[in-house]
Amino acid sequence: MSAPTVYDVAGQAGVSIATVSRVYRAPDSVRAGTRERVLEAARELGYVPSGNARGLASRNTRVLGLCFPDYADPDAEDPDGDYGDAELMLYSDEIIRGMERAARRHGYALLIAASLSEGPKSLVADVAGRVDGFAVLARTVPTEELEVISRRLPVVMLAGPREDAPLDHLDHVEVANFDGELALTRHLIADHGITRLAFVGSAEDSPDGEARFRGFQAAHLEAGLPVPERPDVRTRLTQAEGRQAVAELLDGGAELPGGVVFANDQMAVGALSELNRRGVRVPEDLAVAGFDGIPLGRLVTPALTTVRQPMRRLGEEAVDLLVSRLEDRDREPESRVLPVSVIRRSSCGCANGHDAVPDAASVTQS
Amino acid sequence: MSAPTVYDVAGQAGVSIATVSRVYRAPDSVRAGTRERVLEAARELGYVPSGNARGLASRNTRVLGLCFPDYADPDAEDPDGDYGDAELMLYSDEIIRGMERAARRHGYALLIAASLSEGPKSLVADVAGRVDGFAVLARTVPTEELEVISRRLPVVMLAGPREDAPLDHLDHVEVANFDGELALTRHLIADHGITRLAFVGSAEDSPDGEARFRGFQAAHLEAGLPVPERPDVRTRLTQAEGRQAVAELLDGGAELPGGVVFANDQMAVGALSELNRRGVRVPEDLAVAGFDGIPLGRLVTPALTTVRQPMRRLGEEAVDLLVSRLEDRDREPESRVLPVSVIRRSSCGCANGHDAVPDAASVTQS
DNA sequence: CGATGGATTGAAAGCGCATTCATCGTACGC
DNA sequence: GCGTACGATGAATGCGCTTTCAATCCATCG
Repeated sequence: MSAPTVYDVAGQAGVSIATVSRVYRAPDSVRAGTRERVLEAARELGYVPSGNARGLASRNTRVLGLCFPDYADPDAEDPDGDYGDAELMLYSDEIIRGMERAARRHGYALLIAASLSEGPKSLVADVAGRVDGFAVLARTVPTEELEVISRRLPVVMLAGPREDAPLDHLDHVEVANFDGELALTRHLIADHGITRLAFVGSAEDSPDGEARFRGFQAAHLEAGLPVPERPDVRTRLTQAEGRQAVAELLDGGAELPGGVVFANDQMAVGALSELNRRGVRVPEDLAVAGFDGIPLGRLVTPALTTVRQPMRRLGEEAVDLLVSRLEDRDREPESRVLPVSVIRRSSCGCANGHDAVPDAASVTQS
Repeated sequence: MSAPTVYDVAGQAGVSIATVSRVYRAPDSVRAGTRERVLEAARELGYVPSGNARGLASRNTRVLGLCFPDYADPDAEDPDGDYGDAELMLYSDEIIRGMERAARRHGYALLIAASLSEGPKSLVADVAGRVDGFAVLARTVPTEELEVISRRLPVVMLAGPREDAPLDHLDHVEVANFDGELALTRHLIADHGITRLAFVGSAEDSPDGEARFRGFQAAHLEAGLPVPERPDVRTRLTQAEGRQAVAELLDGGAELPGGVVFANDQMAVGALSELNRRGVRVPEDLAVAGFDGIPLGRLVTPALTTVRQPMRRLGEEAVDLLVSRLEDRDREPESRVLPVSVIRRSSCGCANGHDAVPDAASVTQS
């Protein structure tokens, strides 16, 4: 009745369970004839090795995990509404994809779990118990929990600043937010001669957003321009908010800047549509730039100048780090910063899309 | 050295391992004082229950799986290229998201595995051994393998026609491709008075594409128009191919149709850009419609009329089916067809976006 | 005051497979 | 021909946890 086990197969094939196991784990160590008999029996019985038993016996699961924050939207098939959290979703989707692929290459499967902030609890512990190692999107899991778990299991932190104090032994991957925004802003200032730029940022607790803003500041510093102390607007990273942010800027009465740099593409896209509605010409009246490099940015009019971050690679690097730590538990914690590239399209005043200027910013520090 | 186990915790807390286990499985059956002691010990030791051991002992993993085809693109961060397989990726992403959420609601984690067609082999067996049940995107896994595995484990087939013969005991979820395309085409014919329509379809072995084409045919039949025998063009479901498909249609010399129905949105979007380039006005000179309801469709100009299919719900339904079968292994196999809705936007000639006409097509047949 | 029964806790038996060690052949070498 | 060595296979043990089943404990009841 229940699923067939090694014992059943062994019986049917007239061998011991050790041999059955060997047929799957080390086929070459079993004589061809015997092997065939076992495989045939397995086929006949519909035998599928139990991952649990195997994992228990060999004390490793061959599964890697990923914990990411749940996207807000509770259920709603979202009729035709504003894809509010599309950005976030897209982001984790890409990481999932990157991890899945890299994991498979290394012979691992991928277990994913979105942790809803208010969740029952210890969802991490749940995945932690089932995998050989896992990645966590920054700010998804409470520090204390991670602290405990990471003592027993490789964990890599994704996107977000490198952790300090209790978690500084974790491997870590992020993209060059600072360098990217610096390069982008430098381009706007140096190549387009825009000296008054506004910055629309995210909440202060978004490490990515803050790093980007610092890059924005640095470009001003470098150019000898007055350094803005804080983003002109802080808001959520959605299209709707981007739309509203420009509205605020324009209605604010203050002098119109020469360009607006948004902390991400979603906002920038929203802003473009609002600007279009108001008859503000981009880039003539106002240059616009985003950050992320989402596909949509190429399709809007004018095409969006932005900084592309390799989200999928983020996932791949995470897997690399996990695998390498699985091989050597004691190596020094490593922090990787992935390079980003400025994509010059029309929204900043560049002719017509399509010249990506790779901006070397790959750093490996220990 | 190695990770702490129940024994360690039990020792530290001065209780038996049975009690430790109970603290996690049935907290109420342990006196509060004892429970605290155990929890404290666990915390101190950094104890995380082994999913494998637990699964083995309780013979269930509390994990659900999903097998989907790998998206072509091997590595390439795809500089700024044509997101060729974006459609497919988007598709599986949505399903993953839907399943993840539903699974979590039911207390399951989700294991995902993209099977590369040429892969080493039996990737399914691999996931099958680790989960309590799983979903398979149509045409991802060889029939024989599924046949064997599905004898031992709940499997639901996603998107694609219902399987026959050896696999007809599987649960199955798909969307109303036929009904959706029928409704859409009916709209073009009846409401916009377009009598000559072209259809750009996919390869013949795409069950979805074929079903859509049959819906397209049915609308002609219903309207008393000549029924096209085959799609005017068959090609891959990408933007680039869509672009080329219209080019073919226009350059073909034949009389220009009043409208073109594409088997999916990606192609339609590509076509729109090509038409725009050629100065063909949409919808005045040529109406255009897609299928899928991808977000991008709302953003192109003119906004794309299409049929929205609830991809995320596909994943949710799959989980429902799996869970319910886990509860009752013997219930009749069920086939669910999810309703789709025609989204009328500008590309077909409808005023301006935003009226979704839900098209009842939900059917549950056994 | 002893009996009775529910609440707790412990002892022990697996769950299905990997793996070490011992055993059994058999091809070779002398 | 017989000892030797290596390849193939079997027996047995344990991975870490769940789950009866039985043993205790203690409060309540007669």
